[in-house]
Amino acid sequence: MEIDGKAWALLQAIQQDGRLSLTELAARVGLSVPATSERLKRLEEAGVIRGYRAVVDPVAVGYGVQALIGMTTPQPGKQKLLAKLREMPEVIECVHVTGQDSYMLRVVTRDIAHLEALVGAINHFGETRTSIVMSTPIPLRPLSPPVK
Amino acid sequence: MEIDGKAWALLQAIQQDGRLSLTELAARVGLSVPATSERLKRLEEAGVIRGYRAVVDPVAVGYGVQALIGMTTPQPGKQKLLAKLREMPEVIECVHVTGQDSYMLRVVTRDIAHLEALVGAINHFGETRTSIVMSTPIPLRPLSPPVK
DNA sequence: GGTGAAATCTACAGGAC
DNA sequence: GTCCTGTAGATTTCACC
Repeated sequence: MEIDGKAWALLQAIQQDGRLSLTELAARVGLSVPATSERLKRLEEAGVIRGYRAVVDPVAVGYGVQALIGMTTPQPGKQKLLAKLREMPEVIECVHVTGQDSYMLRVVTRDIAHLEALVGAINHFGETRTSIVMSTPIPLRPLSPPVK
Repeated sequence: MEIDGKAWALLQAIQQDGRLSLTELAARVGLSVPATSERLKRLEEAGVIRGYRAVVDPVAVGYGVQALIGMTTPQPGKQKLLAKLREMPEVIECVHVTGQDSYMLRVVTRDIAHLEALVGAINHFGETRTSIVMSTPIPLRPLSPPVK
């Protein structure tokens, strides 16, 4: 799919505020409401927009500790590990990466004791390296048009 | 703020689909539309909901390579580094963590050459350890109620 | 891609529990 | 304080050009 200037204007606006009305979006993009609606639907159907989500503050809902956990896992245990991780709601993301770690996990826990228990529940699958998140100088940002 | 069962139902629904109408949300939560609207506004004003965003597929918009970069930086250079990172749209997240790395960055680049250039632009601020994301077995999930 | 009317949704009253 | 019913106003969704 070709993403022109209007499409990028739409994407930037909707990434910043996912609940903007079509009327607002149309005004920002410089198109009529139906044209904006059409473009948005196309972007969704093409998979450019994967979905919409509310961003919830973990601390406000009782998750006082956030951590990144790098794991080195032998090949045979990987499927079992992933199955286990999928069952754990505290594991909010898992990516498979090159380098020393096989996986990098992002987890949320109520407190340090909870984090310790969580690490204890997965560290027989391989080595774990746990880093506690102290602050987030740059919180997840919208994607911008590549300079090309 | 106390988050009861209804609030969690609301949060789960709105995390999964941030564009659900109040009418839909009300049906799922089991409240009237105005009650749902009230609760949603409270959650936003209390900072429990930090915002709403469309999730865009990086590959679909020309960012073929995603990577995690751990950085070890001497204290005096940290502010300069952060200022630099904030100017780089490819750096879509930066967290300050405990452990060997000072910061963990998430970056998106068009290709490997672009990634190489990006690392070259920041590695005089300290050591970098770059891991390329190969796949995402668990993409960022909604937060669930802590089991308590 | 634009225009206009019908269907739907949101916001805001007022009142019950 | 939290919720529900009514309604007026705004928004979305179609038709069609």
